[in-house]
Amino acid sequence: MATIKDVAQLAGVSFATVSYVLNDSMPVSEATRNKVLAAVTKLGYQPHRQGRNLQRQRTLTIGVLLPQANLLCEVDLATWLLEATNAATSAGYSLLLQPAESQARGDLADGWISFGTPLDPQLPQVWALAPPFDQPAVLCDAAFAAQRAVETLIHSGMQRIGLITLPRSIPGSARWYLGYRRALRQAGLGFDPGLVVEPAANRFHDGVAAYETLAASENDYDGLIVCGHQLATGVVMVDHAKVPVIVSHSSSQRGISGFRWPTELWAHTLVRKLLQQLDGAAIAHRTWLNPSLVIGSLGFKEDLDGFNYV
Amino acid sequence: MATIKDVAQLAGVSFATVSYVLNDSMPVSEATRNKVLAAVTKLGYQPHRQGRNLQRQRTLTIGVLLPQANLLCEVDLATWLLEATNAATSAGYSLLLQPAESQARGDLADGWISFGTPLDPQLPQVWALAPPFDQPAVLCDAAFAAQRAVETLIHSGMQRIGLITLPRSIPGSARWYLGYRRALRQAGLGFDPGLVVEPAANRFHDGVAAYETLAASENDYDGLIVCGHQLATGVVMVDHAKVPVIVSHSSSQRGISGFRWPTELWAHTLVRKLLQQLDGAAIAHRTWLNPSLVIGSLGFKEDLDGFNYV
DNA sequence: ATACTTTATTTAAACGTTTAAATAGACGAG
DNA sequence: CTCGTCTATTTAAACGTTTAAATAAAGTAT
Repeated sequence: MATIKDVAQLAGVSFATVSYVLNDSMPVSEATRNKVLAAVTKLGYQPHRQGRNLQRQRTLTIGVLLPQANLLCEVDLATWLLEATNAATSAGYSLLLQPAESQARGDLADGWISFGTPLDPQLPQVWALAPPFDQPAVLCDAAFAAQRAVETLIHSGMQRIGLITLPRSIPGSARWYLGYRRALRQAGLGFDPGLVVEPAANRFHDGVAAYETLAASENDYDGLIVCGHQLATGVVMVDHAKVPVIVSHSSSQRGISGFRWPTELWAHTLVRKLLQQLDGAAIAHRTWLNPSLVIGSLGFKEDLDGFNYV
Repeated sequence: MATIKDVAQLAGVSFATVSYVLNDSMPVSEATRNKVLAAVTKLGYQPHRQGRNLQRQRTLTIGVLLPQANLLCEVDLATWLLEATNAATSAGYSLLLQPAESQARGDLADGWISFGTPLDPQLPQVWALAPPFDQPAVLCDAAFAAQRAVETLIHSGMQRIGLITLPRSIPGSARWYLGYRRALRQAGLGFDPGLVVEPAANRFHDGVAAYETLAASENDYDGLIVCGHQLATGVVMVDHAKVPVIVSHSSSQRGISGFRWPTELWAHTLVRKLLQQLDGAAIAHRTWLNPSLVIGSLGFKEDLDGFNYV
């Protein structure tokens, strides 16, 4: 691999000059700049990160704290990581994966990001190395989605709204419940615990079972919210859209209303915010990204205007 | 952050001695060794990776080539990455994510891994930086699963076996088809294209549609193989187990036979193999990991012995 | 006791880069 | 023609390690 000295030798200048050209940290004459750049391209030179870091204190690396339990229940972690990698790469950075519980040196990376929605009280304990709260937090909250879903149903004339939640074993699941209750409270509607069902797990047939539990109870409902890909698939299968249904993911079933989660934007925003912070910019501590509700064609009255059909 | 010089000063020795103690690369007297170790623990010293690397040519980092299209169709990429991270961390390494298409310096990491099953002819083009073929490949092949599924059904007396494949847009999907045909050929059974259905996508209702296409055709079948989580869920829902069914993932539905994919073992094995190779060991170029077939309670005759019930 | 071997420790160079300080060169002003 | 100023370039130190070579200390054989 070509070093900066090779470039300097080929260009016939000292290697400090090469450094100045590449970082333009000092004025360099047009002639030598061209000589250097020619040598750089000829040798295919790329600076050696470890060497650079020794002096500059920049690893050009962003650390990702990876908890053993996946804290992302609404979006796909793999997609999130891929997009974060893309965002970092286009800024010249790389992503470094580290278990959240490990005791790695903090200066292994220039900054650390993490994901999930660190709003549930029991979540912080997951982070051992560095609490994500010190970092720029970009949040995408299911409570917002739940609230929006309830408000939409109310706006459409519903009064008794059922909720099939995520099982509480899933981190962050409580956000749905919180948003649901908050929306009811703000709308002045009472809370009926009989309208809320918590399935055993987030699987297809748990959704079916939860739905049947709700249907079999004496509690009448005129609208329904279902959390979780698998659960929603099961519910939608047996429900036949007798009442308006809003599910957590818009792709779950054609025609059903659901949310689109901004996975890519989330990852990109978080990486960008961190890089801005590293450059010394004072940034907002918390940025909220909202999932958008995609109104489907099934289960809603025709006159449902004022919403974002997609 | 404490450096090796701080440790040396506190222990009252030269910093070379500290290095010798920590790497035990030279004999050191018991007395000084203790002094040094005491200083190390007192200061909480951890060696600075970038500094070490400059000399040693070891970044203690394993690069992961991340293609834009997820090549893993059978296992969850997020789990795979988490387990690879765990394996690397326990060996003192970190994982560095890099887009497969990027032109990063090869010496950014000590070695590179990638995943997927690079056996489909159209796959290699995805890898720009370094073809995974130079690295220790740990493969977990869907063709094996398909073959095993067909063999199991044949062994159980079936003759005309249906296949609902993954849509060809999914990388690696062809492996199922290949295994299916190979098994038929080896068993001396003819291939009937009417028994194979390719859905439009890997979604719940595509599974239902594919099943109905197969059922509506004049082609009789006495066993069925279904690929893909979502597809299988849909198929199993409408099928009611009239014939023995084997799906790609054992967790899809209770009682249905399916495969358990060794995600964790896969990631750990790949990382371990790479580390062994870095240590100079000559290792097998390709290691095969096989998914295990979990025979369910539905759809098989009672006398199905000789198989691994789980 | 002297010379030689062995063992423990230190000195110093090296890795690839950045950057402060020194130097050389060109230009104007006196 | 000399001095000072400005600009372009080089020299050298520094970053945190490893490791080859040098040195010191101790032990063994003569």
